[in-house]
This record gives sequence, C-alpha cells and structure tokens, in this order.
Amino acid sequence: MSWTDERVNVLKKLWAEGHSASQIAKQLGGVTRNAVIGKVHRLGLSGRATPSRPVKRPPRLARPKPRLMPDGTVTTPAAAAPAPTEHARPVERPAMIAPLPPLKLADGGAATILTLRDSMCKWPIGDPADPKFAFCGRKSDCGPYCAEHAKVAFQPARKRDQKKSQYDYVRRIAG
DNA sequence: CCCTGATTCGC
DNA sequence: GCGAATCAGG
Repeated sequence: MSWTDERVNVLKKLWAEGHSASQIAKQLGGVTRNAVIGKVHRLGLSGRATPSRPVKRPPRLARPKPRLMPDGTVTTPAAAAPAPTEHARPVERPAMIAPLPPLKLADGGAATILTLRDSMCKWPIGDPADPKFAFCGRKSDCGPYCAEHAKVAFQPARKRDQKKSQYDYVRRIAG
C-alpha cells in the first residue's frame, strides 16, 4: 500500500480526532502502526493533545544490533554488551532471614548473579554488598522462588487492625 | 503482558 | 519518503 492523497487525508482526520496510531493503521489497512507514526512525523503533525508525554528523553544511542542483510550476511556494528538478561534484583532484603542456606552448586559455590539461571530460586541470601552474597538457587517451578521461599515471599498481607490481631498474633507464635 | 508515541536508519 | 526495529514509558 502507498500513501495516496486519500489515505493521507484519512490519516490526518483520524489523527486529529485523537485515534491512536494502531487504530488508524487498523482502519486504513495494509499498514502497521509504525508506518502510521512514521507518516505522522513526516507530515509534521506529531504533537496533539497528548495526555501522557511530559517526559523528555535524552537522545537515543545508536542501535547496536546485528542486522541480517538480504544476501545473508550479518553485520554487527559493535560488540554489544553481553547483558545476560539478569532480571534478578533483590529489591528489598527480607527482614527475616531465610531458614534455607544457599544451594550448593556443582562447583561447590552458591548461586550468584552470574550463575543464577532462569528456573532457579531468586531468593537473596546475605548482604548484597557482601562478596559472599548469593541466591537460594533451588528449583523455582512456577515463580521466582522455590516452594519454601515462595511461602515467605507471597504471604498474604497482614491485617492492620492491631487491636484485634494482637491476641491472634500471640496465639500464632505460641503455636 | 498489553498498550502508547518517538526515534533511528537501512532501504 | 518509507517503515521495521527499538526505545521509553503508561
């Protein structure tokens, strides 16, 4: 599809009416929302009553991604950082120490940020500033934690009504 | 995860 | 000029 005058007019109209780029692309057909956005920018009507855009982004860096050329060659602009997708972040260290020690790995050490695999318990153990800081490392089946740590991590929120819950608390810790 | 617009850059 | 890929958010 190409941007005929007719299609451009429809684009202008819908954009002025506040439709999103994906909605416009869907209605026009034959184009993606990226195409619509690109055209909108080229037409110079990017801004409008944007409810959420008070953010100024610093200039984007070049795109360091290998590109597959039509002839099959792969061009890699620069050696991109490994970035092993480690989305394991302690966020907040639990106040109560976990009863479970870190799982010993095959090499004798414990799971660290470098050796933590996807399906390993990401419960932090120790002080993140400590060189010996590690993760539980046990098998985490359907969540970020192993079965034991999941119980601790996903405890239901306590009732905040202290007056009434005090008695319950005593009973709880007493058995 | 879904979505939004913004930007870059090979084509 | 075009738009996929990517980014930065909601």
